[in-house]
Amino acid sequence: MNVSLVKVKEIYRQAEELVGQEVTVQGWIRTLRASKTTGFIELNDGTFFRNLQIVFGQDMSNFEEISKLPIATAITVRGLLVATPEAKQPVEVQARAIVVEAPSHSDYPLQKKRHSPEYLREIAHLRPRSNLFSAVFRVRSVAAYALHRFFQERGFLYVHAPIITGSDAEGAGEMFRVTTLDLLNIPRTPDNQVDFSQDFFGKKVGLSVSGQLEAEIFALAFRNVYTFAPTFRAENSNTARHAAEFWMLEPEMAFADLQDNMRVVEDMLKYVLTYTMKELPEEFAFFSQFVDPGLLERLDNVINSDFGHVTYTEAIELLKQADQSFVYPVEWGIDLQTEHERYLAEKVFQKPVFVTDYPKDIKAFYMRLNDDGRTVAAMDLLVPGVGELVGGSQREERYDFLKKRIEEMGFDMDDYWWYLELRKYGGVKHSGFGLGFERLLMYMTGVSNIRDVIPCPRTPGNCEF
RNA sequence: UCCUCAGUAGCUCAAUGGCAGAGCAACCGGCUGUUAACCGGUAGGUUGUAGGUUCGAGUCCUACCUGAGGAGCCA
Repeated sequence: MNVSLVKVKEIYRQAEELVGQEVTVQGWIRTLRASKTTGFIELNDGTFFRNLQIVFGQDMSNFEEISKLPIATAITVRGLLVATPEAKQPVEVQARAIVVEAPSHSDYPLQKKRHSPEYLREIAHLRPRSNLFSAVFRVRSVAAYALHRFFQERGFLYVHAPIITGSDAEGAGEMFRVTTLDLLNIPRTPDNQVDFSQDFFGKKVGLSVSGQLEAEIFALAFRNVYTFAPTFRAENSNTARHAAEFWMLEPEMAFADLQDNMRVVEDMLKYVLTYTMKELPEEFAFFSQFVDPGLLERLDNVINSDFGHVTYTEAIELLKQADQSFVYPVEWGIDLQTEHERYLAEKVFQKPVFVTDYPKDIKAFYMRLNDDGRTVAAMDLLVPGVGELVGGSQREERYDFLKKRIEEMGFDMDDYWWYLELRKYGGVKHSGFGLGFERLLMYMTGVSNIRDVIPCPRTPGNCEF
C-alpha cells in the first residue's frame, strides 16, 4: 500500500488504477456536511472542475474540529480511495487523517449555493473559486492553447506586435495615451498645443488598438503569421460585449485572397471548438446545463455544418424582403445594424455566416478595392448570440490604390510611409482577420457578459483588482 | 454617451403612502452515508447617496452613484 500525493484530476481520469490505493490530496473545502458520527467534504484542489468527496468519521482524533471547518479552509487529506458506483460521484476518499494547512473564516463570501455573476464580479479576487468561473477560466486557457496549436501546426509564425505604438489613425478606435509628461505642467508649442516632442518617445503615442499593420510587415517576410496579444480601446462604450482591454488574435497571410482567408477562419473555429470541448467535457456540460441550455447542440452544429456565405449586397436584399420590420433603415451603402446582423445570423442562417464585399465607404482604408470600384474585399463573421466575431479583409496591395485611399481619408502620409513601402517591394496580395478572443469565449461558453470571461475586466470607470 | 428597468439583512427576494418580512448563509443545538443534506432554535436593518412632497415615505418627486437589458461604436 503506497501513499502518494495525487491531483483530483488524476483521480477522476485514472480512477481504475488508483482505486484501492492510499492517497494524499491537498485542496480547499468547497462544502462540508457533518452529522454526529460522519462527515462529508467536497474538496477542490484547482486541477479539476469537479470536487473530490472526502468521508471522515469519529475514528479521527480531530473529528470535532474538522466538522466545524468553514468553507475555503485548506487541508491535506490522507486516506483510501474507494469506488462508489451507486453514488453521484464515481469515487471518494475515506479519510484516515486530515490536517488543516490554512484556516478560513465563516464570513467567506462564497456560499454553497448559486450566486449571480454580477455579485461574483464584485469579488473578482475570489470568483475563480466558483463553479462558473473555474469553468470559464479553464476554457480560456485551453482555447488560447488551441489557437496557438492550430496556427503552429500550419507553420504560422507567432509575431509579437508592439503594445506601445504611434500608428493611430487606422480607424479602429480611440487610443489610451502613453506619456511621461508632468500632467500638472504640460509643455506647450507656440500655437498652444501639447508639445509631444518633449515626451518620452518624442512624439504622441498610445496603447495599440490593433497589431494588424505590424503583422503585415511579417506576413510579407514569413508568408503566414499571427499575433495574439492584449489590445486597448479608450472608447466610452458600456455594453456586455466591449472592454477597454481585451485579447485579439490577428493572422495575416501572404499570397492569400479573401476566399483563403475565410477558409482559415472556418477551419480555425472548428478546430478550437473540437479541441476545447474534448479537453473539458465537464465544463461544457456545466455550461450547457446551467448557463446556456442547448449550448452543446449549437456548438456541435457549428463543428459539423458549413458556414453561410452572403455578400453585403445580397444581405441587403434579404433584409428588405424580411417578414419583420426594423428600427433602422435598410439601404445599400448604410452599415448593417445589430438588429440586421442578428436577423441574418439567428433567423436566416441560424449558424455562423460570412458577410462579404461591403461598400468601401463604411470600411477601413487598407481593404482591397473590388473591380466594381464601390465595394471592398472585406468579410465579417456573424454568429448567433454574439454578433460580429471576426472581421477581416484582403488588404490593398496596389501601391497607387492605397496611396490614393490614404489621401482620400485625409490621413498624414508621414505616418504610413513604411506601410506604403511594403507595397513597393514585393507587396504581393495578402489577407488577414481579427478575432476578439473574449467574444469567442462568450460564444463557446454561453456567458453573456464580456466582464465574466476576463480575469480582471477593465471597462469605463472600473479598474479594480 | 443615449433609452428602459432595478437598488431593502452576508446572498436571492417580499412588503396597497400607515408595525421592516421570508428562504438560504452565519451562530447554538440535534441527527449513523450525505449530495445546494435534513430537523429545531438564536441573532442579523441609517431600505444605494443627498435633498424634497406628506400628519406619515422602502413606496411619490428631483439630482447623483452603482448594476442590468437595449442602442451607438466595434472585436
